[in-house]
Amino acid sequence: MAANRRPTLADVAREVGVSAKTVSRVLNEDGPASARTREQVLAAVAKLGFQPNLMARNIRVGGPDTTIGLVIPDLGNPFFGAVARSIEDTVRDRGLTLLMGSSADDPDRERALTDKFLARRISILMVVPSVGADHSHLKTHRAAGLPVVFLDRPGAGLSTDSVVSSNRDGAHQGVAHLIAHGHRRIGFIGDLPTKLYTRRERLAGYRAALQEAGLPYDRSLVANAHDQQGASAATAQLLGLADPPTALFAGNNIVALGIVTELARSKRKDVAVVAFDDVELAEALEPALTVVAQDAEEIGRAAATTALARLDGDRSRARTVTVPTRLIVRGSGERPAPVLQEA
Amino acid sequence: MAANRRPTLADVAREVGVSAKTVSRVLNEDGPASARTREQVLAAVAKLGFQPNLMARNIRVGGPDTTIGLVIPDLGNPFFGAVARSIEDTVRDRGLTLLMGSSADDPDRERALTDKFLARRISILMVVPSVGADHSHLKTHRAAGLPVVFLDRPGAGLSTDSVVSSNRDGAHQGVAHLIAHGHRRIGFIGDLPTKLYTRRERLAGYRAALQEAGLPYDRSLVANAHDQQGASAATAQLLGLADPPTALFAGNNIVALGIVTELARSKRKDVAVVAFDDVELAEALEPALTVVAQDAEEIGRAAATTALARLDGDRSRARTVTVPTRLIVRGSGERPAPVLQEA
DNA sequence: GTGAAAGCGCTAACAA
DNA sequence: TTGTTAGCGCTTTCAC
Repeated sequence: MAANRRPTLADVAREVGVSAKTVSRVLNEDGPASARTREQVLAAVAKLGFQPNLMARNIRVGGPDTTIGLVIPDLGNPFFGAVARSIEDTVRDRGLTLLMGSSADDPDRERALTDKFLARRISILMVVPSVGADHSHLKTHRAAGLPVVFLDRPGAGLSTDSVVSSNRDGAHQGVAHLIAHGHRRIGFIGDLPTKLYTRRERLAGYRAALQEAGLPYDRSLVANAHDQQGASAATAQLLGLADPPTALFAGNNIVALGIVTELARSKRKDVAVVAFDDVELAEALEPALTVVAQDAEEIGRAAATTALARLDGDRSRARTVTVPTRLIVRGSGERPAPVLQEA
Repeated sequence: MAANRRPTLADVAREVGVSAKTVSRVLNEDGPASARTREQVLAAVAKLGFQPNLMARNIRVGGPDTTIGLVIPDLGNPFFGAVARSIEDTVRDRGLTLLMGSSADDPDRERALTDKFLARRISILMVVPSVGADHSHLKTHRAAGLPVVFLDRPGAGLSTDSVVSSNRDGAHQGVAHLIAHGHRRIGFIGDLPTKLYTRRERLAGYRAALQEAGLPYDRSLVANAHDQQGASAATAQLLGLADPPTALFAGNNIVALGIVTELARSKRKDVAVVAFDDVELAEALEPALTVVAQDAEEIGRAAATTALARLDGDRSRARTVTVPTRLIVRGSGERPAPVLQEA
């Protein structure tokens, strides 16, 4: 009922009749301890339900807290969930746990989160940088030995390790796939804000593929959307053009959901689709959705591995790991383009 | 390069020529401080890049760390991601951040995580309990004032607040939907281990719906699966029976993915499906997938609200919040049952 | 094999 | 308005 004080090392020591240091020794398997003392201590610990205060320990030892601060745009996005899982799997046996928060791609929220994490003396900081966020304030911490890794996008104002997907090549490959199947008017629906690194890179890949095939770049075929509803609307808008696209390229998983949903709603089976980033049930759609899949697991692993190496003293230059994407052909890109109708 | 020591309060104080306490006052907007001192302190803080050590502060203040420890089965499962997001949204303005870890439904991993969290003196503990885990060791902490909330399933060995979905009623409703559309042989594919609370409840709902309709309970129509592949295999197995089901009920989102994928692969359009838990793209399938949707947002919010109330001194009896599920009819349950062929 | 004292970075409680 | 002292729970250092 009442908030009983939690037992401390001293309480355990008093219970046994030894000094605090002795208890500490037993628990940390530091220095020597007679078998008898050890037993008594362990018994008292169990009896009192003592659990050492990690914060107090860290304060004294001076080392960082055994946590990784991880800032992602949205805890509910399965892609970032998969990345987080992979990071956790990689660092588990080093005893690190995840301190997580979502920024909603807002630089202020990102900053608030990182500041909180830093105040908690995390061992590693991993951030999916928000558009417009500046990271020069992290320089001090880097200098103090804190490994910093940017995920999914490079950070601004700070040269540091980052792990990204092969956005440009992946988009290029996806669009080339559509072109190879006869499409000549291909729409691109990408994330807002337009300045977002991944969106930019993927759009660049799209343009490169068009150019390679000698196709014109038509700005009216490029639309923006930030969420699933927006993507559905953008889909309807593009298909309503006088000279509409026969195929659509989705800039990310959320956009893909919007496109596919809208096509299903309007019963448009004649529009080819390739999506960046895999989505659940992609293979159960009709036709199954062809995607440029990101390797979330490898992204997480690469980030964790890099950070751990830094923690172990790796002082080499900052590196950017580019994790390859993989074109998974399932059918939605393969339909022959219908004959173009005139405007 | 070298790991420079991070500046402390004392460093800032020395730089300005005041006492540590004065700096502390300025930063925490505790007691008074002259405008001039305040400015000088703030300037020094900026110059040195000082960030207060939260651990040291907490240790002195004696209060808990401003974190919520959250143990879920899998960081990559979108359902739990959505719950986590909702929790975060609810506690953000209280200044709490999320310490997360996945248990993989393993009691030992769950225990290791909670112990770590407790050692860090978290403010709130939220756990999706693993099958077979005992929670009596949490009694001490509860007595010491730590709010504990079980998510998705009730915990064992400890009566405490929990937030669950209306599993039984939801399943009942979903299966009744199938029955109303003429199905009389309905398969159930549920999670392993069989003892899992949610699986048990949902199976109970399934049986109740059958009984209500005067249909026999046929054990051979109940199959187990723990992952998507397993669910696909179970689907194939059930459909290969001499007297196969004409409809399938999926016990959770992962199972739903497996069922739908397998039906698409084998081009079986004649099998009706209702799934527990919504999945992405459900409405884009053909036919669109009818689901019993859980309200992840409300689950997270209810859990967070309950825990915050406890933190604020609510000492009333432990309560179980049951969050209603919602049947979303999209079409996959509505196909008329084909005439049963003989074995 | 064990203990006493000092101190990690910070703040509560009291001065001045 | 500011400083001093003590102490949070733990570990380091050094003594016994």
